[in-house]
Amino acid sequence: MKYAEVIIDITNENVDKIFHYAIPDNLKELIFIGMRVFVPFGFGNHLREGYVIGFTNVIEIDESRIKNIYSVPDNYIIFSKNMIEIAKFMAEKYYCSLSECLQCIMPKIMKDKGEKYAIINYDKENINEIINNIISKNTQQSKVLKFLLKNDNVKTVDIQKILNVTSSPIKTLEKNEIIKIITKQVKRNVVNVENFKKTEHLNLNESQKNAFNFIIKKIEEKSTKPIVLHGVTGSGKTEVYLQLISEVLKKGKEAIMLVPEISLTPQTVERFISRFGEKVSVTHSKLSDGERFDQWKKAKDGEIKIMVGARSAIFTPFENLGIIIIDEEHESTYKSETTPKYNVKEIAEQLCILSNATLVLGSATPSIDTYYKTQINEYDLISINNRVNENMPNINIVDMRKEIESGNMSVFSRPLFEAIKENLKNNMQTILFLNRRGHSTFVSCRKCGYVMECKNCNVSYTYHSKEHKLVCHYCNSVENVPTICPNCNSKYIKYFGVGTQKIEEQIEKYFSNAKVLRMDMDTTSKKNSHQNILEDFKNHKADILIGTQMIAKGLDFPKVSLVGVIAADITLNTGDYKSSENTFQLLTQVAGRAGRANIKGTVFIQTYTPEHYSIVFAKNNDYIGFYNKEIVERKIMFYPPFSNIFFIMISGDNENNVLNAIKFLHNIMLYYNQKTNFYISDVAKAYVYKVNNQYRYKIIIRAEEETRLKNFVLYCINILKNKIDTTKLSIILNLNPNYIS
DNA sequence: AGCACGCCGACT
DNA sequence: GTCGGCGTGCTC
Repeated sequence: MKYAEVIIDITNENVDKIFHYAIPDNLKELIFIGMRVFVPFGFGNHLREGYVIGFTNVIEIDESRIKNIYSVPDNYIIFSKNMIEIAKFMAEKYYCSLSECLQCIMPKIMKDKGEKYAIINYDKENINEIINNIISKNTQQSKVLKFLLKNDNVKTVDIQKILNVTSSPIKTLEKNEIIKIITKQVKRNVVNVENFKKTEHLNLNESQKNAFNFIIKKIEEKSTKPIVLHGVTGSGKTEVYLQLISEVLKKGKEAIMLVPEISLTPQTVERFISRFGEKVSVTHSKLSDGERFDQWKKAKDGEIKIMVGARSAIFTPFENLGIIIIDEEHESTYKSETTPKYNVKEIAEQLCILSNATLVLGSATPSIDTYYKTQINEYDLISINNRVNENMPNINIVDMRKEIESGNMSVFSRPLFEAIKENLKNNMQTILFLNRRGHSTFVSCRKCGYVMECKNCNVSYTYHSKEHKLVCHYCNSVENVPTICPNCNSKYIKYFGVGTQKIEEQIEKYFSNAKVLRMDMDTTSKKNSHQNILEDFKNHKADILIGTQMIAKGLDFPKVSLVGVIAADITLNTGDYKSSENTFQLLTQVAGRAGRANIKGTVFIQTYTPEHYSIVFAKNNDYIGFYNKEIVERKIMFYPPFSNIFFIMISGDNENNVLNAIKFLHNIMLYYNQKTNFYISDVAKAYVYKVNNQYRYKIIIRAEEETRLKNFVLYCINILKNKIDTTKLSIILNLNPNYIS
């Protein structure tokens, strides 16, 4: 073959295509599909990085325009043929460039090009002279210089965004040596991997054995269907995974084990390392890029056989993959919310087809979409219905309306309060769950009703008592708590709504002898703090653990006999079509933290809507009942799995421009929809319609057929881009997003 | 992304 | 007219 097909490492839709390069004789033996190359590109023939995704003899352009590949930097292949296929699959399915997908697949350290910063090349006294004399007064360049005088340490891309200029004035300033452009490498941190002692297989009980045999049989039959392992909380799914992987290894194949990032606790990691020792590698967010690369290379060189990790571990370069297991498959973190906005379950399914591997999706509460596929025979299903300790927790619903009627205004209902007291007396541990951090959800004036709101975002400030500050949970801006109302000058400032800090305060007030730990985004920002809190709780250094989402899943504390859900309604009232599903999953998962060893677990769910089916089915531990009810709702409302949802959001700093653009797009869509009959929503404000001074509007489209829907949307957006200037707007497209509110 | 080209306003 | 800033379009 005469020419290499090269994807250039530039993220821009204009260069999102194959470029052909001739292969000089001295590189012929060194170059393979999937390798990196350096190639001359553009007028200046500057060397750019590129990726060889194929070879060909046929080109459509004149041969005189073809340039030679300059060099081959690595002596190994980065993208296997399967991974190139996966990249193409992603680019097509999630409508992004092939280079973005390839960069997503390869180890981060290889794509880290650093970030560019602009600094002024003169001392500050002279710079005003330059602005006044050398550069005429109101040019873009003077705008940039004046900005740089006030702000240093700003990325060039951010300067462009903030000042609304192109790269042109910055380039000219650099050319004339008035400013310097420097590149800063993103810093890396290093964490040590601990040593663990070796463990052997545990004996599987009947139900576990049954599930294990079912899956092994499917593997031996070379079944191509994904298998759903539906096992109640505490049913011992992890041990089944471990033994499945062990079987796959015996056949000389490799395994990928995906878990939610939050589950990558020492608890889980320990189980894998102690069972498989050197053969396993674990990636988590605390590893440095260099360490990740080492793990990647070990997998490539066959030194490890198992990769345990979050979403991105799917891209581990195994040559002979046998099984992919996705634990807690209902978790929203398996869908990426940054470009490429991929759903790792879809990629895993594709990768299994390409490599003849088996996909296992495990959960106590499978997502409605996944379970539906077992019902229409697209997936196989095997269930484990009993706990290892044969002991499901006893779940009670507490009607908070009745508590208020009888004069109890506290955040704790009387039954939960009594249970906490009793549990403390018995020296057992308690988990209190509230899906909201901070102290109070809003701060308001009692006289005029004014609510303290973030100046950059359309949300009320959350009061944080530890710091005694108002914090915006969207842009993280912080402000002092006013002592008088900014609107009417009254001094009756009150705090409303309950967060985890308030619960902590109340516990300290009523149970002063109890030792309390709080785990939420505010207490886990420091390195290892997450791990330390869980470790301390496990070692019974505290009696009560208060926390958000992050304490709901996968944790295994034998001495926890009581779980309290402070407000089940929070996830129920999000206005999203998945809110019932999310509530059911969360309640089931959090309840599953109680009574995992040989003690009876008790759960109290506090709610203002005790009759809601997601709460009632969670109480009865009835997944099938919930599924049967929810699937009917989805069908009636034409939501997934019966439709695909396309989420379109346009944002920008000028609200009028945003509105004009999205209304224009909406009209284009309505016009062309006369033929297609998709469900197109009205233009609406996003749930939080102003974030960081960016105004955000959305359109939601639903249709049965994904490809037709996608083509329709891309077609309409193309028309929009041809009709009006969208360069200052950001258009975000998301297929089947986690949230549509 | 980064270079050349060509448009357009400011000033000899 | 000419110079230079700045947006636009193309790159195997």
